[in-house]
Amino acid sequence: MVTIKQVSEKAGVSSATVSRVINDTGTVKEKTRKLVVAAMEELGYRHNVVAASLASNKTNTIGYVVPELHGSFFGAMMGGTEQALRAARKHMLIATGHSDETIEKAQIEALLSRRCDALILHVEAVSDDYLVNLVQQGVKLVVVNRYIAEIDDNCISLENVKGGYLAARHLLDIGHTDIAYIAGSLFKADGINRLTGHKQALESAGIEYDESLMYEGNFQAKSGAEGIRALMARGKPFSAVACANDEMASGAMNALREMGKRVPEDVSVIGFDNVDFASYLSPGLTTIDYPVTQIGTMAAHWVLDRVYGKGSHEFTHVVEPRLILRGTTSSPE
Amino acid sequence: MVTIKQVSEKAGVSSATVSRVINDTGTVKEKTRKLVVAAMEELGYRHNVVAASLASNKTNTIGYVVPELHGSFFGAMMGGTEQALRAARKHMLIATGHSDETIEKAQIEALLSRRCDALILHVEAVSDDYLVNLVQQGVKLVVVNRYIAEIDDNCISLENVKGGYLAARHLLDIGHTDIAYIAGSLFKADGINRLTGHKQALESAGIEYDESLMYEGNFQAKSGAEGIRALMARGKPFSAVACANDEMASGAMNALREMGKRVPEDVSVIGFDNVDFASYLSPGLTTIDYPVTQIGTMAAHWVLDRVYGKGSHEFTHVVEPRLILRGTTSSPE
DNA sequence: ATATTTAATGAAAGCGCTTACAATTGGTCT
DNA sequence: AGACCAATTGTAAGCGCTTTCATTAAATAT
Repeated sequence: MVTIKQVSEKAGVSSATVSRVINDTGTVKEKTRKLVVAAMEELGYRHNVVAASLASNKTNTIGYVVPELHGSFFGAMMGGTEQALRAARKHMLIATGHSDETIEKAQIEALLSRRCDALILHVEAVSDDYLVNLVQQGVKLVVVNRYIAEIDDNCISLENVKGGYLAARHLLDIGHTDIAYIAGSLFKADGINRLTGHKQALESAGIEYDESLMYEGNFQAKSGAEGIRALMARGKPFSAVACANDEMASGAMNALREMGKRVPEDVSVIGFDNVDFASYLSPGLTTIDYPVTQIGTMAAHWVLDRVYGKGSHEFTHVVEPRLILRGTTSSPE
Repeated sequence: MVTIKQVSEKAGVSSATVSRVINDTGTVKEKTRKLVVAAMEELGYRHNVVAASLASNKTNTIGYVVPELHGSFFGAMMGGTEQALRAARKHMLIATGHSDETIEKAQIEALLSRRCDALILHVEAVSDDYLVNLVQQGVKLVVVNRYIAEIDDNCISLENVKGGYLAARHLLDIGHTDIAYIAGSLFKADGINRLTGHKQALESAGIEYDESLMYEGNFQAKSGAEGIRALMARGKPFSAVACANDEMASGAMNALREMGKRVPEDVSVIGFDNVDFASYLSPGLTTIDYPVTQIGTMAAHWVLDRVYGKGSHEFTHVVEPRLILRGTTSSPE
């Protein structure tokens, strides 16, 4: 491996100068800069970032923890981050936490051992205290899709409550009054908050929330189908169903069809997230947009600003959900 | 930051010994090991992997280049890799190439600068020669979803031709003879190979391939819909359409419905890839499974075996497509 | 008990870079 | 010409670890 030393000798300068031209720091006369560049090319020099990181105590690397890699959600989020970071020549070290406390902690620890300059965390199992503590220790991190009051500046999240509200509001607006709800896992903040928004919309319309029209799913397509079957079995009629995510909405649509119901003529369906396949369904799924790519971008901006002090990027801590009208909702007949 | 030196002093041993207990190398008496561990905990020691990498000339990091992060394809692939690597305590540095030669090269170069022990590359724009050259320079890399004869041992790919064959074969088997084809971009190997398989199946069934029943799309849902419209406009009748991927199949299904055709009663549709939403469509999309997670896993195994020499993992260079029967195909009426 | 192995440790030389700080160079100003 | 400054460049001390080699302690053999 050719080193900076060899380059410096070939160029007839000191290694400090070579370092200066590589990093574009300090001052270097144009003439010697060319000399160095020529030497580097001739020798086929490749900068050793590991050594540079050790010496400068900076890795230009951001650690990223997400629950899983599969599915389209995290890819979209990381894509937003990557795009923004690439321009600043930062890289991403990615790890998965599998929603397991032990794994999440181990991954965070591993990322810290690798001296990531900052962390972006989508973690679900570690406690708020644990994260607060990290911040207090001086770890630079941004928590996405989660809000923790003590470190609110480090959080970027969606107003899930508002999203739940918007979905129900839409159904109410077009005339529905008997609205079922298929919730996500209620031990997760997202699950609770979306349901809360749903309830608020009902309340504001003067409609009493009916527990027997609610089914707790687990965010998977299958539980959406099960939800429909359970809801129907209860005998309580409904002309619309709001689901806590698109996967469940998709499952619900299929179950409804299997039971001979048309969507949206007999039952309107609305999802949540606006995942990429929502528009591929037929009819296209009406849903709430979760601007996940934007969240990824915001996370990158936070890091760029706070950790690297690179000017000021557009930034917001709270991202807004909005209604995406497609074909699965219509006024009741 | 507490260093190995401080730990060694507190434990009353040399730093070499501390390094030994951290890495579990060499021999160290159980008693002193405990002493060291205690000192590490007391001081809150965190291993500095950057320094370790510099000294050992090994980063335990695998560089990963994919075209994009969004969508469900690459996430699934990286997920397979991550799972296998995590067990071996390796990490992934991820970069996107955006199917652009300049970017792809820059990313590979950046990953090499960071001294990744190996690279996993899903690159589309750089030439075969470029990759062959890297291998000859001694760069440890595995190319996924692409086959290059000169470095076939470094490649993991799917038999796209066979997949195309299987899809058409299925349609033929259930009685179709007028089969349209919506191809992917034909400047991409995947696009060509899948179409080739399609033609082979027709030929083996004694049916002549008809250019007017073929439409070249671009792998996006929209082009599937456009394909259907174009095909119908040509006036040549067909009772089934094979698509080069699921997105286009989804677009095709929607277009067919808009034109009043039922799937599969009037027209059968088959996709390719078996992306996760294929099963969410209604009816579920019959397709060809592209075992993308498995490819990711194989890539990890290759690296673990060849680069880290960690025992022998299950491995294969060529991964098999297979038919997934769901609801969008049926015999012609 | 002594010689011979083997296990356990320590000393110290890097790994390839960054970055104060010092030294030099070349102008500019009187 | 001599002083003064800013622009360039070089010197050298680390960054925190790994690893070879030498040394010492413990175990086994004679």
